[in-house]
Amino acid sequence: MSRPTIEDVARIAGVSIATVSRCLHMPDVVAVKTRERVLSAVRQTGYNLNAAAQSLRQRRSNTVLVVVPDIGNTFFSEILGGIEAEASAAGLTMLIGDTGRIKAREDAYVRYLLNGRADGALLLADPQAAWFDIPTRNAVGLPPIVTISEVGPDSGPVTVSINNEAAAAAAVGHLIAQGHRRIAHVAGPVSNVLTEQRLRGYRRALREAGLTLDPGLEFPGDFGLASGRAAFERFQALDPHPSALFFANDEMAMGFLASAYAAGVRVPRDVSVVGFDDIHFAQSCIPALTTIRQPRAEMGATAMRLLLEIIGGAAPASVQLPYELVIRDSTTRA
Amino acid sequence: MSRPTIEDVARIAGVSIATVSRCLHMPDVVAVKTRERVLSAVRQTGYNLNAAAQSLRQRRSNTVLVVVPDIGNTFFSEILGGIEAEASAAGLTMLIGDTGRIKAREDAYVRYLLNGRADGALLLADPQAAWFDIPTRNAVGLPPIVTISEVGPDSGPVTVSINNEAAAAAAVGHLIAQGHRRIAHVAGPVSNVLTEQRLRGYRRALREAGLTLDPGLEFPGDFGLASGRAAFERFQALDPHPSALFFANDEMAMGFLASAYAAGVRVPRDVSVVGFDDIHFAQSCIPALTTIRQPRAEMGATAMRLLLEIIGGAAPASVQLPYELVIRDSTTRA
DNA sequence: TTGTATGCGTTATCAG
DNA sequence: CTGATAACGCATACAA
Repeated sequence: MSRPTIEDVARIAGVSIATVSRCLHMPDVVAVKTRERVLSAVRQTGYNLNAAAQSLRQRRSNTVLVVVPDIGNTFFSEILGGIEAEASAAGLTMLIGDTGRIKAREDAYVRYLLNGRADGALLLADPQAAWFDIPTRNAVGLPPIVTISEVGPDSGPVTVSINNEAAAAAAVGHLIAQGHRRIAHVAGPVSNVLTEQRLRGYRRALREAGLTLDPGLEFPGDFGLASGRAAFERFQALDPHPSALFFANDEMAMGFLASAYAAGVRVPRDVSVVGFDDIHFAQSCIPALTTIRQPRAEMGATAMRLLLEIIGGAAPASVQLPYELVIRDSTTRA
Repeated sequence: MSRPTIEDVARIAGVSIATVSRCLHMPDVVAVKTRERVLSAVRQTGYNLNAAAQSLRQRRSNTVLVVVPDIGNTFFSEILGGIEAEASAAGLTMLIGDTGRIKAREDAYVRYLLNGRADGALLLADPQAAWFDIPTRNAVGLPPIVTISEVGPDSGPVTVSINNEAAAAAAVGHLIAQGHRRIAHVAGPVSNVLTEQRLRGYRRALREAGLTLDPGLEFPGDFGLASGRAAFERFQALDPHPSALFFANDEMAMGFLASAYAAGVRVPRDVSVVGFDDIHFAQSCIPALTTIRQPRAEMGATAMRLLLEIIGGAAPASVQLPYELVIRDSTTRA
């Protein structure tokens, strides 16, 4: 025995397959008695629509593919929530693909989309060229793509993001306003577009305050806890210490906090710390972390709406949403 | 213009569609010159396989559906990593569905599976009845399911987990060994199977040590940061205070640590804390958290392997993997 | 080595 | 209101 098909149902109900299909999709168009017979046959057989056949026929999958670079990064979950809300409202199923920032895996999802298994894709990472490759996308009618959050010059025509440079400048501006003059920056991974944007904001804020840029105060990082810990070592090695650090994300700031605490360096008494992203745990850091909040749920929802518009034939413009400086306990006057 | 089909390629290459198909799937069976012509036509047209047509024909989707209850919970990411490794090795694409523990969303993924869009499913949460419903699954040949981590009596025939009760007992046993006699437990959400299992382990450890069970030391919780903070309030209200707390997960423990720190209660000087899960941030808590580590990547990999076995026609048994008590700085002698 | 022809399970068109 | 039937795009058994 294999899966029951629409034909099995039709036979048992004593109707044509067309009627069965109608019962499932336009129930009010079929006679009540017929409908009852059909639905009963459906239950009896345990019938389920074959999605492959349906998409083949309808030329769409009612699925949206969401590609994340690292599912372990809690930053993404709220974005996914925003996407889900809009997607399910539109009758689409949201499926998440995790690339782990590995090229082969990203390629697999590119293929997934190209094969028509999704009607469109939302990318939560700076996309590789493959997503927009001329050779693969020269055929028209390919599924549309919207890029969220990690938006750079190669992110395609439609994007949703915040102004990372301005946000970083605001974060550093806050430190400057608190009286800090010697402010370090812990950057993200070199290849990431956000790294560059946030670094630019850091530099701009210093420049605008008339402070000199010191390359020795720009620490490398990779968005991971460990690089926050490493930043603490560099911090300690500097003489005089910076009085504040601006981290390109919260996780690194948390690593720094842990190392600082262990070493008896108190935040914000001895040094002020600002993160970026306002991840879930930022509020429960010790001390609670001052950071930049991105409207993540709204970013996801907006991107999903844009995607639906494109699918519907429109050509919407990219969107930039407002960020917010969230001041907590990790910063104070120098 | 719409997507090119195999027929377009065939026409341009001057061969039949069968040959095109063979070029794509069994390249060595077709003449070199022919193959070159075909592949060139593929490039020229930007042709991509239509997955719907392919799965309709082959009666499988080469996709595995992974259902998580809450993508924001970092606990799951490592499991996903383990799954991905095995899945891609087997030529399957892993797709993640996030239910947010919302019934309607879970149902959507049940349907997804039933519709044949995935060849099998891995559930990272105690599954609702719908996954194993007799009416929907009485038809044979439906895609198999393996449940991971949150395993209870209704988790289906094949599961991968640790012995949560024993692990909880080990965690509490550690506290007892350190000399603690007044140990509180902060439980998970009431409906969760893990809550019950870990609570049982807590009670068993106390009983076996000859300590009396005090219902007043069993605090409610929901796995969230906030309930960890609430636990701190209860802790403070108790006289005498417990000298240690065992939390049903790390996130609640982190909430407690934050509140305790803010209130000037020092861990482990004033109170010892044990979590459960060893999430990413557990190592960077202040202080670093003693907890139970589950072999998450291996759990994922094992589950994926079991699923493949079932798909291959085997009937493997459930697996229980070893856990590990990770002792860090949040516990010390009473 | 290549081509022909059939069917996978639906939906939608068109008659009745 | 219902039924017959033609695609949808591909893989494969069978012929050549």
